[in-house]
Amino acid sequence: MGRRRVTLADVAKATGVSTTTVSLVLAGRGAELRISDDVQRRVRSTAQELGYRRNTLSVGLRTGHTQTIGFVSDTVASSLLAGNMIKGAMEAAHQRGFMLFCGESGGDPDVERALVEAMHDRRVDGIIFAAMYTRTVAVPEGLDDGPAVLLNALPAAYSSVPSVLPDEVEAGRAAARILVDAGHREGVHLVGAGPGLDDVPPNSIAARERLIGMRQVFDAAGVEVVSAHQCPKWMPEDGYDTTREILRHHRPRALVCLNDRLAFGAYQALAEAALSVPDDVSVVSYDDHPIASWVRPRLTTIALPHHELGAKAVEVLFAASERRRRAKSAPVVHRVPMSVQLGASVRNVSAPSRQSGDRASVHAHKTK
Amino acid sequence: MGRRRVTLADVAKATGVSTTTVSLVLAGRGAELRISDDVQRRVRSTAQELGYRRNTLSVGLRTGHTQTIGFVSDTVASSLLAGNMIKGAMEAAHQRGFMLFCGESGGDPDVERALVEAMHDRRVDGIIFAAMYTRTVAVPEGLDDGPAVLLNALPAAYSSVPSVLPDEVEAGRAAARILVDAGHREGVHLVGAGPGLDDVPPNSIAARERLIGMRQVFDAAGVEVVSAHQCPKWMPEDGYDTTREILRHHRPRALVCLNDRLAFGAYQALAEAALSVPDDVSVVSYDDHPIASWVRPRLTTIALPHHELGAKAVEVLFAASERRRRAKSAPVVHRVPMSVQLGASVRNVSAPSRQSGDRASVHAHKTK
DNA sequence: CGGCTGCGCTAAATCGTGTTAGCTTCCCAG
DNA sequence: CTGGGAAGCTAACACGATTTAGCGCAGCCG
Repeated sequence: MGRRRVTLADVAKATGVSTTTVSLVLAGRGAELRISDDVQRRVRSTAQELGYRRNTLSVGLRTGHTQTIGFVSDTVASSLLAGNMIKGAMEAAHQRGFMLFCGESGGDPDVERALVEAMHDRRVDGIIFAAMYTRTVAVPEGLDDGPAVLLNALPAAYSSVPSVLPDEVEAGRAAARILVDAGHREGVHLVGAGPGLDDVPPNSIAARERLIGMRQVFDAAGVEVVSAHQCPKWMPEDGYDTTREILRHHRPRALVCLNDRLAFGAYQALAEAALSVPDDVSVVSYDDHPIASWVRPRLTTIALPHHELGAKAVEVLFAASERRRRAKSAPVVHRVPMSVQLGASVRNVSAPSRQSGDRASVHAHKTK
Repeated sequence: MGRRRVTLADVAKATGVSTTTVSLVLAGRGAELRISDDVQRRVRSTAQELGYRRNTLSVGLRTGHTQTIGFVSDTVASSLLAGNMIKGAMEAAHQRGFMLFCGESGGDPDVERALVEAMHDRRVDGIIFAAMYTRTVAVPEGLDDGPAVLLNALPAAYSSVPSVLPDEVEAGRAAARILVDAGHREGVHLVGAGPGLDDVPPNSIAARERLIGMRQVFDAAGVEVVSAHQCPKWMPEDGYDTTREILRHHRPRALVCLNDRLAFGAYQALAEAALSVPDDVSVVSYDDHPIASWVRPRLTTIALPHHELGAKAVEVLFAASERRRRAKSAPVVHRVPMSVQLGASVRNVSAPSRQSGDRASVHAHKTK
């Protein structure tokens, strides 16, 4: 029940020493300041016995360190990305005895500022400012009053705040390489962005960099992308509509969808058109959203390293706190590699032996 | 940059009054304690001018209130439920100037205890202990050292901690009513739980209560459920396998899937069997997972009120803090209603006019 | 002229911890 | 016998707010 908590003074009195001594012993500075082994033992044992726990508020007030990190995101709900990034951050933080303050701005700059202020009021040791899809963000005023990191985002204007991002260019290369390695040279279409590097959703870094990476590999392999289609929203419906549009004019051999939800929509349209994945059309996409493993056949997708991103952000934050004591250094961009998740949605068209996902069933269309 | 924050003393000195006065004025107790209007004005204006913000740590140390709530969940990553509950809680908390500490236990009782302790160390004003799927939980030791609420969970043993849960029984009735109202009397199958009330995933409250609700309505309408199938995991693959199993022996007219992911798997199996939703088979499910609106036709589903659950938990927590000052009252279970999300996956088989989802396309199977 | 009352404000204690400066006691060398 | 140093601990202040008790002053009354 609401029993009063045990304080340092309680432990001191019970042990028969001063609070100073208890404080020193429990901070591990006993030896350094010549507290006898006997007293140290007694202090520790009574502290344990009384169930003493230090009051973090008090420590924070005195030392300025609260063992706490603020995590401000734009939206947590709409995407699993958020959950996993937070989880990664929480685990990394928890490992060092830190806790996370979580706040969601909904993308509203006023709320962003308010959250950053509220966190500074609580004297967090640093703030992670996260975007739920990789994009440029306006750094809120006051963010750099303390150590800070942008997660999954780059600053829109110049800023001294470091960033942690997925390595999207390399991901682009990886996706293209999968198709090229599987022998695909013709009938490749892009769903979600392109053909130009600016034909991407607003502020989207992911789309642009993926396009860059893909172009590198496709150009080198002599692959010409037949058509590319920008979609503003990257939802299944957009993938569905776009794929139907493609099918109206072409007979595609491979689709690169800029995320898994688009790919899901593409699956639906292909099924309606009685085209089989991967026998008729190979599909590659990005993100490794849960849906990627739910569809049949499973998608081959380049995974967003949600968890690692969150953990890396915490790591960078700690490094920044260290560095802060010395000089202010230039902003840094940290890239976290994205890994290939192999599904059965790509068919090797060069190999003689048929190598599609073995029992993979397909969707087909029954006309009204 | 790291400029020293403005303190109460700074404001006091700049105004030419004592810190007491400033504190009283800013706490709104100026009138009550007879501070002249003139001084009040001056205090407020210099505070504003200097950009004074109170140090929450200090206030917390002095008053015992930190304007902070702890949110401990078992898993945040695997389900969107989590994100939305947290979001609901965050918004409700933010409205009253509170922030949320977030922690994830991964279901490990040791971690749970550690998190609860860490939050009490930071002197949170209350703790929300949340489960990501509705179930019974062991209340961690120390949770009731302060105000606390179980979210989406009931205590396994007796506990004085109140609970906030979705109204699953009513949801069960709603799902059954949808089919009954649409004229379905025969060929109804359950995917995910049943036939007995104990044929449910371990500790699952949702499954059991949904079964209860459905049984009430089906019994009253004289509907006999043809078959019911417990699935341990409620993932798409389980829905797929179960539906194939059903199709081996029956020709179903309606499926009730105990969540949307199961329903998604069912869609896949039905498509393979060249059965159309809803023309051949109606499908109803639970949760309103994003997938429900991505499939074609959209699922009719009973929505989990994630957001409201989170908000309600905060509300109950505040009420508990109030009540705590008086007597300890009996534990309470709060139920939050679940709403019907209409899709196009149910066909009215009684009405003369055909009333299926108009342009809804269907999945069919192309045999190898 | 002294005492009482009400007004407007402040001194000082307090919350729980960290930290600096210094106090006592003992030992030993000079 | 005395001075110096080390060992082992503690007193006291600081962190930034809240809160209780009460101070000085003016005015009024008897």
